Amino acid sequence: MLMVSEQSVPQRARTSATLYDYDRVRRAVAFVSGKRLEQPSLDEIAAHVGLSPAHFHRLFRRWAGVSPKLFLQALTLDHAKRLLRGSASVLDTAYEVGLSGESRLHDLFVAHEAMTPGAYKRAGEGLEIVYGFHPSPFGLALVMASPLGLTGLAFADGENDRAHVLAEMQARWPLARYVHDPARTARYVQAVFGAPAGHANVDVVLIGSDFEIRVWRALLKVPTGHAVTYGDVAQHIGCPAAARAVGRAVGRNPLAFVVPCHRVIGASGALTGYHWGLTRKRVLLGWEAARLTSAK
DNA sequence: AGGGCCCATCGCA
DNA sequence: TGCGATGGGCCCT
Repeated sequence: MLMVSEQSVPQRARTSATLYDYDRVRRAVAFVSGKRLEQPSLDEIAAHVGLSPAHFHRLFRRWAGVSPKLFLQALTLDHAKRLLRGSASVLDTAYEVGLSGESRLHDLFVAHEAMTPGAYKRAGEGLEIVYGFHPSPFGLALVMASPLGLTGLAFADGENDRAHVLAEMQARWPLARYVHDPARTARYVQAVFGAPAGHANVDVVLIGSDFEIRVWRALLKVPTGHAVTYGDVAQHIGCPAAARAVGRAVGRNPLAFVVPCHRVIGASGALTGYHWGLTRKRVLLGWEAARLTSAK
C-alpha cells in the first residue's frame, strides 16, 4: 500500500521519499484550502510546491494511489458532508473495526478511576514507555509503546517540532519512565501504516479517564470512508447533551490515526479542529477517500 | 468538596 | 453572524 511496504526500494530512499512526499502534499493541500474561491489549476498548485506538473502527478500516484485531481476533489465541504451519510448508524457496529481481530485493546487506569483523584489518574506511575520518531505517510511520527502495546502516536511538523511533540505527549503521563529506543518502536509503524486501512494489527493501550475511553472506543467503530459528528458520538455513549465534552475528549486522543479522531467532524460538515493541524486532518480524510475510490 | 474557566459543539434567531 | 446551554477535566481555594 504505502512506501513503507515496498520491498524493492532501499530503506534510506524510502524513508526520505515518504517525508518528502508528505511535505509536498501538505503544502499543496494548505494552498488549495486557502484559496477555495480562486480554484487554482493543477499547474499552479504544482508550481507552488516547486514541482513540474508531471512530477506533481507522479507524486500523487505514488503517495495516494490516485491522480492529484481526484485527491483534491476529496477535500471539499461537499465531500465531507457525504462522509456523514448514515453517520449515526455506523457506531452501532458490534465491535471495533479499527483494529484487526488479532489485536488486543487494553484500557489502562479506567478500573482505578473511582478511587483516584485527577492528577494521579494520568500519572502513569510504574509504567515504562519506549519511544522513537519514524517517517510515516503523514509526516514524522512519534511512536510510544508500553509493554502491553502501542500507547501513543503523534505527528510532528518537521525536525524542529520533535522536542515540542515529545514534551506534549510525555506531559500526559508525567510519572512514566521514558526510554528512547527507536529500534523497538519501528515495528509499530509497519503494523499501523502498512496494514489495510483501518485494520492495524497491533495491541493498543488506551490510557485516560472513563469518559475519554468511552469516546475513543466509539471512534474505533467508524470505518474508513465514513465520518461522524461530535453529537453522534455523544448520543452513542449515552450522553446526548455532551457533544462539547466529546469534542474535548476527541482532542485528547493519544493514538492519532489508529483511533480515527480525524473522522469526527462538525454537524455542518466543517472540519472543526485537529490536534495535529487542520491541514493534516484534511490530508488524512482526502487520502482515505482517494484510496477507497481507487480500490473500487 | 466546590467554584471557575477552558473547549476540536450545536441549534436557533 | 452571534449567543446561550452544555458536560467533562483540571486547577485553585
